[in-house]
Amino acid sequence: MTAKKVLVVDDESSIREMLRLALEISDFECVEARDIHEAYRIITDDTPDIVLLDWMLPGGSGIELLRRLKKEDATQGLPVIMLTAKTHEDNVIQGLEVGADDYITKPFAPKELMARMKALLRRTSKDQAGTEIKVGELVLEIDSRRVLLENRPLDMGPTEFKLLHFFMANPERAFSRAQLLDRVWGANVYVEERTVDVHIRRLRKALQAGNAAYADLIQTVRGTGYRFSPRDLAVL
Amino acid sequence: MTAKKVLVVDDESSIREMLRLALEISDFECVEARDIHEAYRIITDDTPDIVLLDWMLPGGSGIELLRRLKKEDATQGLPVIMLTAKTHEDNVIQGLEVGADDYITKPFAPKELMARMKALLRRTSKDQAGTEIKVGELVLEIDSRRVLLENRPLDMGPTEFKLLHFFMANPERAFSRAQLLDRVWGANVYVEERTVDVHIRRLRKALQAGNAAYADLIQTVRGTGYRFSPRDLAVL
DNA sequence: GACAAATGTCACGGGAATGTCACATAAGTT
DNA sequence: AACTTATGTGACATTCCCGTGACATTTGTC
Repeated sequence: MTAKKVLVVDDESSIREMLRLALEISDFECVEARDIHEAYRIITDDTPDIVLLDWMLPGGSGIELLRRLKKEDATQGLPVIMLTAKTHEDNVIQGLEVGADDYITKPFAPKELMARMKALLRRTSKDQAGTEIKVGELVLEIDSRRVLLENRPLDMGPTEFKLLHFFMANPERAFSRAQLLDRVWGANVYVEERTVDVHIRRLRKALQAGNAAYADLIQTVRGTGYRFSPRDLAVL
Repeated sequence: MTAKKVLVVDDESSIREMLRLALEISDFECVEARDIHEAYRIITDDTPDIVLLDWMLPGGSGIELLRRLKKEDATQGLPVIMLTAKTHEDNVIQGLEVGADDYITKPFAPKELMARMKALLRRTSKDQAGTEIKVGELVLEIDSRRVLLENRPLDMGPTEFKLLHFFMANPERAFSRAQLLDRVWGANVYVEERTVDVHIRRLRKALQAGNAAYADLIQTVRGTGYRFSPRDLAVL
C-alpha cells in the first residue's frame, strides 16, 4: 500500500515542522499549506487522504475551508481533523457541526494525533472502498482489485491497475507525466518521465485485448500528457 | 428489524443508568455488565450486537476482554466501542491497536455516542454469518468446525480453517498479508508476513485433495495479497 | 515422556513486473 | 520538404514477488 498523504494546514511554521516530523516517522507523506487558499489548491491538485486543519488562520478561518469542502461533492468525503486551542471549546462544537470528523486540542501529544488519524482513516477508507467505478462496460472493482470489460476480466500489472484507477477517478482531465508519477507511483520516487509512456501503452494494450474501442479512452494530449475521456466512447 | 442489543460494560451504576436511558430513547435494547467476567458470559450467552466497554474495570481491565474477544473466532467480528477517560491517551492508542472499532472519551455527549454506534453498526451489520457457508459444493460448517467438499470431509489444520472461514465470509475481495494476519491470526501477533503464503498453500492443497477446481478459488493478487473468488468457479 | 499434529521460518528458484533504452513514427515549425 | 520535437513501441536487464519443500519448534494427546 502506498503511504497516505496528509495535508497540514497551519500558519505557524514551527507546528508544521513538528507535524511533518511526527508524520514522517509514522510513514505518512506530508504536504503543507499556510493558508486556506493554498490548502484548497493542494486538495484539488494533490488529493490528500486526510487534512489536519488549524482553526486560526490568516485570510479566512479554518471553518470557512471546512464548510467549502463539505459542500462540494468531490471533497465532501475527505476526512478532516481540526486542531484547536483548548480555550475555545465553542469552536469544537461548531466544527463538528460543520462536518469535521474529529478534533484535537493544542497542545497535544503527537502519538495521540497519530492514533486518531489512523482510526479515522480506517473508518473512512472502509466506507468509500465498497464501490466500483464504471465507464460503459468497463468496470473497475476496487475491493477485489480486478478490472472487468464486458464481464470478462482484464489482465494487467499492478501499476497499470493503479493508473487506470486514478484515471477513472479523475476523468476528463489532462495530467502531465510528472503529476501521474506523483499520484500513481507516489512521491519521493525517482523514475524517468518517459516510463509513464510505457505503462500507458501497457494499459492501452490490456484494454485493447478486451475491446479495441476502449483503448481510445486513454488519449494523448500532445505537449502535456494524458487524459482519460469517457465522453468520446461511442459504443454502448 | 428487531432492536439492536447493546452490552454496556461499566462498574459505575450511574453511568450504566445514563447509558441505559440514552440507549432506550434511541430504541436500542440494553444489557449491563459490571465486570469483564459477567460481560464475557453475556457475550457468549446473549450475543449482543455491539459492546460499549469501559476502560477501567475491577477484576481485569477492559483491554483484557477486548484482546480475548478479538482472538476468538466467534466474537472476533463483534464491534466494540471503548469508553476512556480523557486523561489517559495511551489507552486509546493501545485499545485501537488491540482492535477496538471506535472510542469515545468521557465525559461525552450521548448524542455523539449514539451517532458513532449507528455508524459502526451500519458498517459491521453485514458481516453476520449463519451456521454454515456454502460455495458450490464447498460447505463450511462453523459450529462443527468442519469443511465438506462434495459431501466428503476435507482435512486441514485450525489455521487453514479460520483462513477459509474468513475468505468465505468476505468473498471477491483482495486482502493484503497484513490484513489477513490481523483478521485471521488476530491483532497484534508478531508473525512473518510470508507465513501467510505457507498457510495459503496448505489450504489450497487441502482443497485440491477434494476437487482440483476448488483450489482456484483462492487466487493470488500479485503485489497485493490474496482473494477468494467464487465467481470464477465454473463447475457445478 | 513419547509421539503426532500444527505452526512459523527460511532459502531457493522461477516467473512476472518494472524501468530504461534505442529506434520508429507522428505532429508541429520553418 | 526538411527539420525539430514529442510520442509510440519492441526489446532487455534487473528487480521484485510468489510458490514450494524442508526443517525446527511448539502444542496437544495418550
